[in-house]
Amino acid sequence: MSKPRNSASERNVTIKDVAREAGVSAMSVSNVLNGRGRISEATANHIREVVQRLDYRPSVAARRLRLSQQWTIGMLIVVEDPDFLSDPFITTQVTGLTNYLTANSYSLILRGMKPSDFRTTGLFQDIEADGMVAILSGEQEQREWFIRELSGLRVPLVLLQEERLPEKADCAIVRQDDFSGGRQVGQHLLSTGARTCWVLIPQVEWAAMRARKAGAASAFSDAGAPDLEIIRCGDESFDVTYEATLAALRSGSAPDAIIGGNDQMAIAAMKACMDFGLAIPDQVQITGFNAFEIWRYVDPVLTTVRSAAHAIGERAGAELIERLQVGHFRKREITLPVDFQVGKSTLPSS
Amino acid sequence: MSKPRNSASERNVTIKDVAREAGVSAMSVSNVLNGRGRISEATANHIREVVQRLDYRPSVAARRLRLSQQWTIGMLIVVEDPDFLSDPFITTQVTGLTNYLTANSYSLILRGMKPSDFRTTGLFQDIEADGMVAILSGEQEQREWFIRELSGLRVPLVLLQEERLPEKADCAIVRQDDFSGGRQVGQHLLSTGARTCWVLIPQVEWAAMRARKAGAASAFSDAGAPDLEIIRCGDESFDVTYEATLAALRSGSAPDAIIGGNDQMAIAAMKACMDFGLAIPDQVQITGFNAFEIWRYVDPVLTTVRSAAHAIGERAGAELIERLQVGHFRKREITLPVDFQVGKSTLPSS
DNA sequence: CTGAAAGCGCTTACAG
DNA sequence: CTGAAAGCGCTTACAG
Repeated sequence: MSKPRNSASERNVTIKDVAREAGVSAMSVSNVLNGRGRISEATANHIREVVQRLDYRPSVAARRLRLSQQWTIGMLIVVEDPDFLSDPFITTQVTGLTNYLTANSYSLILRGMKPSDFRTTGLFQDIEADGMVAILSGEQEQREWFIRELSGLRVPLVLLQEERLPEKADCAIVRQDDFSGGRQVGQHLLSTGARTCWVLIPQVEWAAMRARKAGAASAFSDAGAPDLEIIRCGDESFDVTYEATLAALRSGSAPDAIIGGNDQMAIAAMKACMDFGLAIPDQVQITGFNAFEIWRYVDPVLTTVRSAAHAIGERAGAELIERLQVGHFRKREITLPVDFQVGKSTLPSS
Repeated sequence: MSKPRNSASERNVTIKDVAREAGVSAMSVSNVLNGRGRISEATANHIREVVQRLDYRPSVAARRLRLSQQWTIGMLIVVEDPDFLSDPFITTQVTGLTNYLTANSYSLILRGMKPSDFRTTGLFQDIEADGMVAILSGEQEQREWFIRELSGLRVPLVLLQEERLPEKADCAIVRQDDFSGGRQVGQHLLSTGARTCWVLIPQVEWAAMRARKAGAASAFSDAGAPDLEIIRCGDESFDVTYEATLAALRSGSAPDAIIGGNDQMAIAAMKACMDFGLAIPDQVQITGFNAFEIWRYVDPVLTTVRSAAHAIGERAGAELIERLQVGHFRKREITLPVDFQVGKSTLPSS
């Protein structure tokens, strides 16, 4: 037999060592540790004492193999930026999920990839999680590839902020009501007297961005106001958005309002307007989306929509664990509410 | 025997199934999959074909148990905020680590805790990682408790941004040169003519904050300038820092410059100054620390220090994996350089 | 209340 | 070049 290439120099103490030392069988130790089976209080105490004395730590690997359960959820984040946790919307979802899982004795395995990594074969060969949660982005084709690969793992899958439920049966979506958020933004701007309005959207559309835009557009359309004008930004980074806004300002007349696809884009646009000599909110009103810390680092404080990111992560964890216990997803599409917040970057409602 | 309570309805296909189907033994399959042993090309191809056809996925749990290696690194983040990924300095370190691990076929298990969770027993009972990386915060006593608990896992440990190497032998530190960064900030401010200067530091000091302050102080002391005045902020949040700065401005005369413990604190201070009617940088100069995205959302753009957060995470992963291979840490303390960046929130050097 | 046996799915020597 | 055996460290029935 092989010598285990364990990192520790001494062999680890196993359940058998404890059993031998305590003068009982291994399963008595197991029973005591897991609170299963009937064990006399005296024996149990003795075993516990030996466990402490030997500083016995159960091997999760063995337990997992035996029970064919991993108590582990995998989280995949697919974004273009190699610094895949730079967006607070994403990190907040991750935190929500991790906190929920930890509280329920599950571990989280974290992994980041780029949309352009799609078609890289054998990316998810091994099964090491009982379920997966994924935040996808990129083109439809790429997202579908990732969903197919994830399905190949044959574990339940929860998609975050995804628009359409895929064919795959063992899958659920948790998202927030971006449409309603966008609609409230639109209604608010209309109430301040705004008529002409730009929407800043990154080139590669997220479903969320599309929903926000659609919500705002529906408000404008209902009010008989002019159509929203879409300003495409190469991506959602500060620099790119700033330049796109400036270019748009130079090539035409400034709108009454600019709706940023998220806070970051709104802030870039705000800076572009200011640098162009326009006063916020008197000449141009600006709104963001998400309401993370940065939204108030700017002056004037941004009118924005408080997102449900933490709740999305928590809920994904809850649904996944329930699915693992019950055998099927109770609900396959879950939409969480958002909360519109008025700041100083828009005029008061008249 | 027990029926495995596998989530999938059908039993998973194992290496034995592949072997049977291919008419070979299990170890031939294993050899082909792991590129070990001598196998005729014909047999190998046949086996690969069967693997594909049956869509065989190796069980990591079995592999881990057999090899007593997990190919997994645990990452523990101890911060007061339950949203433990809200600080970009932390997320960037996490991304750096994750990216490095993924590229080297390791998984990352992520977990967040509060410093006040210390003394909660049995927090790290199980061993599920080959090594640990930790970002600690809180009082010395609490940090020591966490280090002790982590040591109990008997796996190598890398501490990020920690000041002092603990007793524990199998442990290394990766940090950045905050002292030098602080010193450069101090020298720059002196070169602009600043004399009186505040430093904003949160109540619970991080080692990094202390080092930054010490660096700046050394520059001032070398130049024979007045001592830096410490402004204690309850924590490093925007609101608290804003209020602390405002209170300090109200109760005395404004300084020539304010050194923020990080960008966020600097921005809060900047806003407090502006709201107090002070012009930046003409009346008060302001500097931050870290140079993450937010640093340029503000107007004027912040003078700050570009931190090595991503490199810290990567390096932690590299040192840990090497430690796992070699059997000991090659270097127990690693300090990465930082990069001073002049913005518009300070005056030009004279 | 307690224990001997079997087996989760792999891989490492060791024989052929 | 290929295979039968042993064992990683647990836990679940099943007997006593």
